[in-house]
Amino acid sequence: MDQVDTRGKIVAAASYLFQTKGYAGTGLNEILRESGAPKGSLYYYFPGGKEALALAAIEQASHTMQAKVRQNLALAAEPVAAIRQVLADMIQALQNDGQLLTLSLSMLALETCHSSEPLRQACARSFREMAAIYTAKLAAGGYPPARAAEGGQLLQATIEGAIILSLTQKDTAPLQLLQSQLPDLLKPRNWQADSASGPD
Amino acid sequence: MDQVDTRGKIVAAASYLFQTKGYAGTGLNEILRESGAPKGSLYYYFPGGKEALALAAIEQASHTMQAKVRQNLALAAEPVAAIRQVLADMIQALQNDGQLLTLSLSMLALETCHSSEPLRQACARSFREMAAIYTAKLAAGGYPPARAAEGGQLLQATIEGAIILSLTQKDTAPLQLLQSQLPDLLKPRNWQADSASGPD
DNA sequence: TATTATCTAGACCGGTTGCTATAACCAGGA
DNA sequence: TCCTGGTTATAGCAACCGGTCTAGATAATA
Repeated sequence: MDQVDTRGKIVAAASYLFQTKGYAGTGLNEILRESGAPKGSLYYYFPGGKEALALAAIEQASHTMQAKVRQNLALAAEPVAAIRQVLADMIQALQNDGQLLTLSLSMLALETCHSSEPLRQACARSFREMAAIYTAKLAAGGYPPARAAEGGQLLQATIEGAIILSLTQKDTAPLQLLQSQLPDLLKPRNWQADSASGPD
Repeated sequence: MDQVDTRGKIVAAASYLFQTKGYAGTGLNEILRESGAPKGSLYYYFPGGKEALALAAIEQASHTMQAKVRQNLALAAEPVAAIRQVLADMIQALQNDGQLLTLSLSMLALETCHSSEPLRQACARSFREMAAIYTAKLAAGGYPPARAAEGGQLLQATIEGAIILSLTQKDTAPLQLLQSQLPDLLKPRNWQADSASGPD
């Protein structure tokens, strides 16, 4: 096998499988079959074993996801319109069999948050970086810094939740609902009393 | 072992372990150790095996979570205040080692949405029922029916996402941010143009 | 007491898991 | 050509996986 590619192929296969089948649900032999790499190479490149491989996979998945989100955000200058592009891409991914899971690290994060500190931290970092991309887009759209930061994080949470619901329900409705609710979600804070407002 | 309890003990152990360690990450032998039940009983009560047990576990987890959310929602009549109680309970759970995962089925849902149709459907049903509880609370607080339905679903998504981020980051900040953003999230729709608003 | 249904208990099975160990292969450089 | 380091290849390991099977225990009933 081409040496330039072996490590990369292993990481690519791991990235895909960990995202779509989970950490515990993916065996190393399956990664090897998917990548075509020999078992010796896996431990040669990742002496730390499965966990070390997962760290590399999280890194790669993060970069891929972040590049995709940046690309979609660049399709419009106005934040709401741009984030709608991101969501439209996710809706498309749900309709392409099984691809939506490649846009999230939630499963891996949930599986490992109590069982592997290095993996928990890697996922946390990935989430922070993604939230920062949303934050930057809001800031570039004129949101005040503090509001942009809050919006970025709230977006992160809501998008991850909508992905889970869409996958579970096998329905784009949660992502579509989020698209329609974006203006409220991102509306700047301009209320004074926040507990007794209820509906107007 | 007391026959009245055996099945229940197996389901309780399964419910806890599936929620905290995931479906693939939990072995049947571990459930047996946790419950004290003999292996023969597991297959006696669940001839369908692991998947059948998981269906019962999802049912039980759902009921437990729904009861808890209803209890918390009942602490205040006004929806925002009530939902803040729910979130406060979650924040408390995060601070009690490992308990927050018992308030979510997201991990199990993600793991099984492509690999088991019965389990996907059971999780989907659980999510729908939970969203309906939120919806009912909003409606009882005076939200128009359509708005209450949207709010319930958006809440569902955002809460699940905030749970994941809080667990991954080992920090209550995402749940706390959601608490503070609730009025905006649930604000009724009163805008006309939704794409060029940006910040005021 | 015998029968029957329910439930318990645990040995066993083939397969998979992550990892170890070791030898062989291969390309590049002296 | 020989040497060396990087890489490949594969056998083997203990443990675990979900599930099967069978006998025994128990309680209720005729």
